[in-house]
Amino acid sequence: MKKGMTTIYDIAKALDISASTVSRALRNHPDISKAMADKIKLTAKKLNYRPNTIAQSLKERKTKVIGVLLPEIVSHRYMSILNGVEDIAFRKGYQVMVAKSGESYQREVMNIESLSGQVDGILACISQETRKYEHFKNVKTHNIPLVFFDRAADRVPSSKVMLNEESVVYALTEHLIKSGYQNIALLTGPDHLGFCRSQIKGYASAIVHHGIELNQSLINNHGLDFQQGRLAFHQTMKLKPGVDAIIAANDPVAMAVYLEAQKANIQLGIQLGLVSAGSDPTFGFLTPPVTNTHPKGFEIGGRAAQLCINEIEKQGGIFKFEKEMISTDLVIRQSSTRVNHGMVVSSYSKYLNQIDSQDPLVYIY
Amino acid sequence: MKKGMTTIYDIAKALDISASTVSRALRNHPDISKAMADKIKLTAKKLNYRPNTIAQSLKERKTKVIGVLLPEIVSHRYMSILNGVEDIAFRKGYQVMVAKSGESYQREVMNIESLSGQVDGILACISQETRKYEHFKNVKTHNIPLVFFDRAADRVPSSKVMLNEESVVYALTEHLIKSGYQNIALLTGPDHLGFCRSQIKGYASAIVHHGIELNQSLINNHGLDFQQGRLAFHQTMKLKPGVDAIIAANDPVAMAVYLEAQKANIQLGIQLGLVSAGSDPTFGFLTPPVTNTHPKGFEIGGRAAQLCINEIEKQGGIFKFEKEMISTDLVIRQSSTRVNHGMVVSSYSKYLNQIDSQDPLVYIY
DNA sequence: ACCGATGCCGCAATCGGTTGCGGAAATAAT
DNA sequence: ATTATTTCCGCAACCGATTGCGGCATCGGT
Repeated sequence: MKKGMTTIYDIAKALDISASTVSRALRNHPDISKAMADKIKLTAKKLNYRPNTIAQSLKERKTKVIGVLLPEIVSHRYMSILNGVEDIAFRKGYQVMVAKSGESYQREVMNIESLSGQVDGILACISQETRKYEHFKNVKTHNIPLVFFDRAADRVPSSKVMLNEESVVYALTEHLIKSGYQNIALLTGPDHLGFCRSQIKGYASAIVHHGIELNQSLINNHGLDFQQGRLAFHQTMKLKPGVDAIIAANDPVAMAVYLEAQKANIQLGIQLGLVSAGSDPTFGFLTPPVTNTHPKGFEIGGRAAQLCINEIEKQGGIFKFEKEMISTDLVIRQSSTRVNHGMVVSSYSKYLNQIDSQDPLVYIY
Repeated sequence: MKKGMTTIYDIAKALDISASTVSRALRNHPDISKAMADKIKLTAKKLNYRPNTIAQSLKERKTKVIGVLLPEIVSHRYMSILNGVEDIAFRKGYQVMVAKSGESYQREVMNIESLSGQVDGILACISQETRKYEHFKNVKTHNIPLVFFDRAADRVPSSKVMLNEESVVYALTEHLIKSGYQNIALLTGPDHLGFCRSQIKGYASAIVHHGIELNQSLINNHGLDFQQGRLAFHQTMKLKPGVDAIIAANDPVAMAVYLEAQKANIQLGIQLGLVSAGSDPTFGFLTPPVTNTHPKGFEIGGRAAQLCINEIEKQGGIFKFEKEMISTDLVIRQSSTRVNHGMVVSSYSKYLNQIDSQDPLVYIY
């Protein structure tokens, strides 16, 4: 992008031909004789020529870049997703531009606006704060493909790739019930986020299906991050002393509960069951190990990228939006079983052997 | 980037003026009267106009994008760095493009080449495999600012931001010695990576300074990832049965040692000391908690981005490359102290309280 | 030798926005 | 009323690459 870069005009001048011929030769256009093409390619190498991607983008009206908007970067879930996006993008010849909202509506709007000026498509996960969707509708207005992942704006028509949070929380709740827990609280996020509503739905139906009375006050939708998780935990424990198990909407909230429980000398598993709808594998290394789910971030990111690229490269006609639900399985650990923690070591190593034979790189994902 | 977007020409046509006037009005050029400027801005809003970033980039010869090449994405260290990069970039009005090499030389070359066509500057961390640096020299030849972080190509003249690995490993070694360990092995990466040589230097000087005989065979440079760490661990334990402590070059290697030790029923801390030159805070939640260092990824990324932007925006004249060494402190935990693990809980909660008062968001970083 | 076919290559417009320069109109100065 | 200033805006070139169209030359056919 700096001055002094050699252009096709420089090559043309050196060979005393026209720039059109150079352009065609470099793209192997059949109109150019092999002799001429070879000569051109040779001097292109000699002059260390690199095509100007920007000029191509302007002419072709596409950048071969997809943008990704993340709520946070340092988070196992979003790293995995980004990794999946990068994987598919690289294979399809796209670059990836990242931006983070930091769960801030304002930054989300700014990022979406600047991204939409320089990418062919956008993958987005909306922030907790977001309640207006004009910026996303604008993206659609400009005919830029938009795919939501993880958290979607229901009102914006577009493709979506998300975890089936309802079935995840249903399974978690059922698992807790079968493990003998009775007063199960759910710590999730605000109602305006669709996946939080799904979690509540899954929780409620599992409770009802197992003949337990649904107690709305056991549902706390204080928020989804670490700090909010701490508040939600204390709030719940104070208001509802009978609670014997907690379902956390994601790993940061679960981690908050884990740490606060440690500080309060509450024995997880025995005194208080804890499960997370998240999937950070390091939860298997806590004491006691904490139940969560198999990581699907890589798949989610990959599918979202694929859907986006499909939409970008669609031939004429209308593109049919797809809502893809990714399902996952529980990884049941000590924190949700009422066994003595003295068993930790043995079952722990059993777990290690198990993951070892399946996927020796489990620590990485 | 799609057809049908409104351009300054559309605005000009609607108002029956020239595109130049529109352009100037939107950039608040003093030549345009306020009345005209207001009228233009109004219709710009009305027509939902967005300036075409690509066209601007072509004209201005700059994209306002910086590229980041990472060896891996799913890694606490690299995501912290990326987070720091994003932070500075956002403040300075730059977008961030990410690419990963996956520790593959070939992918590194491909990514560097495509990045250099569409960014104003590049931040790079070279892969383990890389031994040739032509692709980086090419970047410099094209006058694109290049800043290395974490792992640098020493032979390429450019700014660098890295941890002072020598002092980190010196401190780790000294800490182990003072804790009573005698046969300390170092598990690091290949010699052609500068920071591995630094680690060896730090290790060796600490050993020598404390009057211990330096045993070259205790230095294993098998590699830096999880799998290679496992091999290195077993190799070392087999060849050197007397080893009573291990220094891992980074967190993946340390995690490999941790897990293999668990499987082998080796009590970390008591039977085998373990420290990591990495900084993943979740190491504090292992059993026993594993000693590593304070995270500096955010600072590293931020400084690298700042140096890169400085170089991009430098006025004429020569830019002076800076080699910035970031230092960090140890976070000493149970894995490197010969105390009974029964103490884990108390000191653990002490640790929690400590980090709690300092930085309640420690889990996030 | 003449006409048509084919092979090879250049002219010029285009993508959207920016900016030096010049010019017209309006205002001020003499 | 004439000239000097100022204010405000348009013409056209430019950034680098792509491509429809047309032209020249060579070759083959009759």
